[in-house]
Amino acid sequence: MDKRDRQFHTYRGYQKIKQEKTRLTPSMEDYLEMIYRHCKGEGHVRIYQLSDLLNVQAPSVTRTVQRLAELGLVDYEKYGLVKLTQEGERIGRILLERHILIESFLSKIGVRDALLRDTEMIEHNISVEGLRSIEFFNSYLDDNPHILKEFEEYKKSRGY
Amino acid sequence: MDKRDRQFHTYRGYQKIKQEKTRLTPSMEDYLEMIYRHCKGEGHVRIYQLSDLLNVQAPSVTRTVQRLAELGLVDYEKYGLVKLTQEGERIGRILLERHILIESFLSKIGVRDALLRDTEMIEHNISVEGLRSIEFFNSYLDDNPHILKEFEEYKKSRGY
DNA sequence: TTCATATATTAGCCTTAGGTAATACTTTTG
DNA sequence: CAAAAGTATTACCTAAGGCTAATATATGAA
Repeated sequence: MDKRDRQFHTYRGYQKIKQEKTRLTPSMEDYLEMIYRHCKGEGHVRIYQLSDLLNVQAPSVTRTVQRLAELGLVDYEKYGLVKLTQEGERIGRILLERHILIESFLSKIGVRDALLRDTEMIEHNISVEGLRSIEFFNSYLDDNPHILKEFEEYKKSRGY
Repeated sequence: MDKRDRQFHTYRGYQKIKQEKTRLTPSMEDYLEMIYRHCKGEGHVRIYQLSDLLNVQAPSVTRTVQRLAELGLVDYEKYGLVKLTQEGERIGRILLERHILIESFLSKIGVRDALLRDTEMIEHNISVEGLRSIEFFNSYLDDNPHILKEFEEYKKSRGY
């Protein structure tokens, strides 16, 4: 393996590189995506709701929301309502779209029980290129439905 | 979203759940996979080599190797050579196979520049079900090469 | 309006996994 | 065989992101 062009990094290493560029950790992406989901309907969300939706304790939410506020992605004042800024809304929408895209792809190739979990796991880490490939492949599959039909047959024939 | 059956967890949350079951963190998986890769040829590997291959500093390697030794996955004594135990070899092989499987899949659907990075990112987190789906889809694509050929046409026709 | 309940914050702990600087072994070499 | 070079360890720092317990604020009902 040529070190120069096949630079390996640990999982953690890639995360750090990514953070330097985006300023959003995977965890923050989770929070922001969930805030976006909820705010689309209600316009705002409370700490305890996020705590519930994300399955974390309230203090973790408070801290992360405060950080998102520092980054200008949400408006939040102590004991108040969490609302998205324009920028937060923009990014939140992208995050949700990414989630849906990956989920849809995994679903197409047959992931069922672990769908949410696997989507969640992949979405924060995939590159723009990877996402684009999946997107393309997705629409290819949509435009050629016989492929997935035949895939189903194929699976059955192998005793899945 | 019904809370009971669509339990959302943050990215971090899933990692924690996973760790409880497997006792191997993503980082440890990286180390073990790399140790396996290297030991397949040489039979052993040194701390400084891992440090180099994984792009982390030596002290991080020492610590993680010591943990892997505690878990019975490698044989290691201070200042010595890192070698795989039988169990470590077994798991290392699985990890490398998983890596290759995902890499192969991403490559098929067109990921190029980010191939190593995206593979690395996905492999530690995907479920057994997700992996199985990808595996199936992979062999389906292998058995039906016209699909990917047409996919290439499709991409071209869309100005990729 | 006061008190109970609901909601949120603060303080502080834990673990992982990176990092550096200083130190300790090991091996090679003159 | 002693010193230099190579390799590894220890001690300690940092940050993220979980957690709990204690405290603070807000709100609704008697």
